[in-house]
Amino acid sequence: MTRRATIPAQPASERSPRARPGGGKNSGRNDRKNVAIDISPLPDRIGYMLRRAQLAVFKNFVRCCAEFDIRPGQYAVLAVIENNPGLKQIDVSTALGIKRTNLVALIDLLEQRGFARREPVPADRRSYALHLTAKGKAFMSKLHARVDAHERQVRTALGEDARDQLLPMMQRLIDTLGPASTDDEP
Amino acid sequence: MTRRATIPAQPASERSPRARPGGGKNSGRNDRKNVAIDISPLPDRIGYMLRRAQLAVFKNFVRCCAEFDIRPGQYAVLAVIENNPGLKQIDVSTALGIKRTNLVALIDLLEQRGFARREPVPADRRSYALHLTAKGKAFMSKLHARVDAHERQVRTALGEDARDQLLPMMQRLIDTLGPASTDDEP
DNA sequence: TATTGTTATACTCTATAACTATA
DNA sequence: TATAGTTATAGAGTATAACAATA
Repeated sequence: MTRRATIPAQPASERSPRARPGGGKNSGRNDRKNVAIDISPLPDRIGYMLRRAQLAVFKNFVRCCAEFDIRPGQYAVLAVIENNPGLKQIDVSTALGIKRTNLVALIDLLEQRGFARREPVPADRRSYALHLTAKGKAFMSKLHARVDAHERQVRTALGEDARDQLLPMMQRLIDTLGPASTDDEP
Repeated sequence: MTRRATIPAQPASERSPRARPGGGKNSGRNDRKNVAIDISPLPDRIGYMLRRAQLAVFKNFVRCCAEFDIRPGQYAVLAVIENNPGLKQIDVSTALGIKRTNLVALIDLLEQRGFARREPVPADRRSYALHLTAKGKAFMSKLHARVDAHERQVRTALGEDARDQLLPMMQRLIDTLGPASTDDEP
């Protein structure tokens, strides 16, 4: 089955018009414009569709939070610090699957913007205790509302019944295929 | 509800031991090691879980196709050329949501590896007709088998009933939230 | 004037190696 | 010896602006 009708993940503007059988030898002539491209196996690949969907959702996130100038990853780090005041960078690293080496600049940024701070830990002078500043807490309380709005848009797009099924499915993929490499094991 | 038991997307090694209520003031002391981190809202965010799952699936793809030294994006481009011999770069661009400007180096690479070639189009001397070489076709026939194996692993991880539901859900997200910006519209 | 491919550039995310200071 | 944070660096992926050749 060569897949044309079922229509793949490409701009709606490209898909709307009509599909055109690309069977044997439609090679050379694309003059009439708006040719339907056959991306056959891709719309049946979990990874491909997952990727396209994730990009669409992230784009929606950034658009919704534009006035806060925040990226999904930054929001995740802030949320983890908010829920676990005093935790170490390595904890954030393992919790979110971000390498500790890549977390440094991220925390730097949040510190520069005045949202988080690194506090010395007397018991272990190698590490820092991460906390939100008052400004950071205020920022998050406003941001959460926006992210919730974004989330509602996504869930609306998904449809009622699908919502409760998607998250467990994702969790199964993560658990089974091996979670993100936090650090260690090359 | 603060979410602890439901257990989020983090390395299984971190999750297995036991969850620890992080309610009021568990701030300073993380000495006992292996502390459960509360990433509260994140496992309920579609975008976050989508991202973690997509990374896991892509990682599995790369692992499965290690001997071919191929990335998901490269495979996608090769597949589109294979199914639409003679198409232009701009067609690949719109079909896969890759900016035409970023596609250049990608095609360059596939050409350097001898898998694809750019043929001049007499009718439109601005564009090239993309084709797989004989080597590229042979490569793809072997690669498809490997990607199919990867796909089976992913679908096994997902579980029987979930498989048929996931793809339509992804398609709905892509369609509704706006597809990937191919080019144009800033 | 618009389209196709291209270059240059930049920013984000991810990845590895190696260093430091502590433990 | 191992751990926490850091630096430097490199590679993908994505983004914009501007240009040449052609339509």
